[in-house]
Amino acid sequence: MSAEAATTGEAWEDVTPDAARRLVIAAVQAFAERGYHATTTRDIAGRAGMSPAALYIHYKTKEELLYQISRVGHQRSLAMLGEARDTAGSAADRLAAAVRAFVRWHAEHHTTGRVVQYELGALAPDHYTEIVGLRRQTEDAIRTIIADGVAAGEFDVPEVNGTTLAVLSLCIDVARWFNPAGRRTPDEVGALYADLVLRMVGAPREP
Amino acid sequence: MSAEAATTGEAWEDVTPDAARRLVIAAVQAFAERGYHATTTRDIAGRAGMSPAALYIHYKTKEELLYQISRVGHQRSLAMLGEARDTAGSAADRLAAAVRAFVRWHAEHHTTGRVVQYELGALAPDHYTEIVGLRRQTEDAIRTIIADGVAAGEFDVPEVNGTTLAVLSLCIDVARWFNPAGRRTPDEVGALYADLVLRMVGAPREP
DNA sequence: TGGGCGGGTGAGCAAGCGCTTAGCGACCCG
DNA sequence: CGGGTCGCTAAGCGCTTGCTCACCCGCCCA
Repeated sequence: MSAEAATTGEAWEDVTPDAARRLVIAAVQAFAERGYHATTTRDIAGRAGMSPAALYIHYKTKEELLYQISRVGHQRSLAMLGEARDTAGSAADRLAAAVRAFVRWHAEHHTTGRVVQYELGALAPDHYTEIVGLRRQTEDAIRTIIADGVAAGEFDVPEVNGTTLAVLSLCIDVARWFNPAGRRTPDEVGALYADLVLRMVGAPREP
Repeated sequence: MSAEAATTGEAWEDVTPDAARRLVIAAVQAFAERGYHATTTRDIAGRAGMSPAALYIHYKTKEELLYQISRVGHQRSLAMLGEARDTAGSAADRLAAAVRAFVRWHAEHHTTGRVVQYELGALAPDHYTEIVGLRRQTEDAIRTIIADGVAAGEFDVPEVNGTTLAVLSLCIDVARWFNPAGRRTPDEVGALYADLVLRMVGAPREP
């Protein structure tokens, strides 16, 4: 297994049996590289070291694989942001923590992130609807923190909704451009982005 | 032709003959809705009101259609940002103008923008290389303005390269989420984003 | 010992894909 | 009037796709 596969795998430890986990990891990598529609079931099975037919023992369809990936990924995002929203501390601290965690995750797991954030259009209609619901909840988590900051007089933003969208947009897009071979580590990008976001909301920062 | 087709069409006025233009417009809409790989040549031809074979009179392959769209779109982006970089005025003015124009374009032509920004992975290797070159130039334009601002003492940024990436990322992602049926007009999003970006670079703004 | 069962394979089917080819009508020019 | 050209179509070719099916192997417990 390549180093890339190892990092992709870390996020899927609890998928069993082993063959099913190998298939998710293979699917994440293939979907991230080529996109859902350009990926063949033969490619996924091949990466997992199995014959094409073996895929259908563990998953009903190719779309179900995408759905599992998308669902788990969105739930993790939501858990991360929800936690940041609900901890004690100033709005600035909570916003910085949320952005740091969210960005770090999208950098570290940029293959998974790419699939989660950019391939949801390939989901079946009912799955798509469910995922959109999760996305609205993650949006709400960020909006709540920003609104809290405004209410407390900590933040000064031109428009809460638009700023929320911009913050999320900024974080999500990390999955698209992040390159593990580049100069920046996930931690560094997280710190940089947390700083940029605090500037965006007009929060006073330590010098 | 729908209202959507009309706005998509505005960007392709100079493609001739008429049938070729109808094909690009149809391709932009189809690629934006479903993605390149999920779009069939039959779908494109159908939207343009022609038989599947007619497509190949005007374009050698389906990929060539994507290449034309991608090339023209990137050239327009580059022209826009290059102009903003080269006009007179403070760095803050130039950065705000660049962001405003770039965001406005990605909102107004969000279908084209979606294809230009998110489908380049489907390009043939040599076309991909060419487009990546154009993208580096657009990145350079933004970086130059930010570096100018830092040199002039107008801006205070944690890191020029990372901030450049973040600014571009923010603007590009507008094409993904912008919804013309939503509450915000392209002008409003442009103004909001220009403000947010000035905050990010620590530029003093009029109150 | 043996039979069921979970996990796997090789071969292949029906459908849909990108693209080609033979031919057709409208038009322009000598 | 006649022939070449341009834009287009109907039909279909060769191939790949997602997915299925008949069969197989190793393991566990009666």
